[in-house]
Amino acid sequence: MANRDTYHHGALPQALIREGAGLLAEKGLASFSMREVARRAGVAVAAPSHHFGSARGLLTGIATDGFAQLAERMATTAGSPEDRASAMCRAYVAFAKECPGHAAVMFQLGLLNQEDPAFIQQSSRAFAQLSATLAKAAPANAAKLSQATRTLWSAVHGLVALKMLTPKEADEIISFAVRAVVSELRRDST
Amino acid sequence: MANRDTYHHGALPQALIREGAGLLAEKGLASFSMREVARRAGVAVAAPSHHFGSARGLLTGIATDGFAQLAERMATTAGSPEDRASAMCRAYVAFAKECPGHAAVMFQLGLLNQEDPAFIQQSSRAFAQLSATLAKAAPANAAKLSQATRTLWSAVHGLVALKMLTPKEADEIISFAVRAVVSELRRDST
DNA sequence: AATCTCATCTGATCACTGTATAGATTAATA
DNA sequence: TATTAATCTATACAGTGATCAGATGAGATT
Repeated sequence: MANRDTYHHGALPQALIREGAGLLAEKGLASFSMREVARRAGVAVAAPSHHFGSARGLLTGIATDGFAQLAERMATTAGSPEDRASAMCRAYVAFAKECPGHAAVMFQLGLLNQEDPAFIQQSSRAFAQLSATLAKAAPANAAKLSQATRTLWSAVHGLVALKMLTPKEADEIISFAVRAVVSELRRDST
Repeated sequence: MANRDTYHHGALPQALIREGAGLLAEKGLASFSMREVARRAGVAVAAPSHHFGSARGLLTGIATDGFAQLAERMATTAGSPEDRASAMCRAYVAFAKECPGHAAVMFQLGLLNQEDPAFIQQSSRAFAQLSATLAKAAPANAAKLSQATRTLWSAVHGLVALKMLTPKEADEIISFAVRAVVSELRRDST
């Protein structure tokens, strides 16, 4: 994005998110730097600060963008509720694999502005989708449903974060997790 | 630890791990710095490098120390296998709460030397303990057992990492997760 | 069409960081 | 006691995040 002939970039925030995610995917979180992102976007070192305030702000922007994409991918509508829950979890795993830059920061809550309204909104969407689907798979009271959703969501996140999914087994272990949670939810609610 | 009258510190590696974990607990991962750790330990800025090689090395040291402590806490022997599995998960949660500095880096695989032999050894211990306990709770073949362990381990990790545990509900949701996994494991193996 | 306004971007500066190197100090060993 | 090895210090360097005054130009107002 360094090929720019105008003084104003035109779409710098988006470009910074894109280049930032690329840098994260390439070099990892430890080597992330605002200056390198600015370099890749072809702007001055101070430019990113004007849009995102700080490094923390840019990371939050990348995470927010990631959650928006994740929610899109998780909007599955085909099959039974349980099948859809499985599909959502698989979509989560696929997203983490295909967008490692975004995934590298989306759940690093300690590095983000957790109070950022846009971040809160986007990060809630995917979780809410899964919760709604589980509710259809196994009717239960709000408390139990909340427990089940958190357990499954956490399990999927953990599987990805801890690299505990061999590609070969990925579908199988996700099915196991979904079955375990849905079955327990049904048993609890009867 | 700045009150030192000898040229040699005597136990600098341990002190660096302790001060490093303290810094992480206080200021968080984003504000972690080798120099600040050296300052708190009362040594020159370059001293930590001689023991841990780099910042990554020190973080790996802190993580390794954390896993050693975690394995100790998870060595529960009382009750039925399922109860013990629950106790192990609760121990995990308690550790994360009481030692936030250690917990902040233990699962940040991207920031650690994952090949470090000591790290591999210590980080395997707790997981192996849980696996062995699950095996007693619900006999199953190796593949299914592995899936179940990974699911539960991931779920507990996720619950902690994503701050999805309200203190009030912590025990309840952990019981839910353990029951779900153990029940599914039993069903699978029959 | 000319002017104004203000968001956007630059360039320079500051304190701070991780790491490398050479040398000082002390512990261990023979 | 003399020698070796381990430990720690002091200094230096390049790279970092953040701040600030000022340059630029796109769009609204007149």
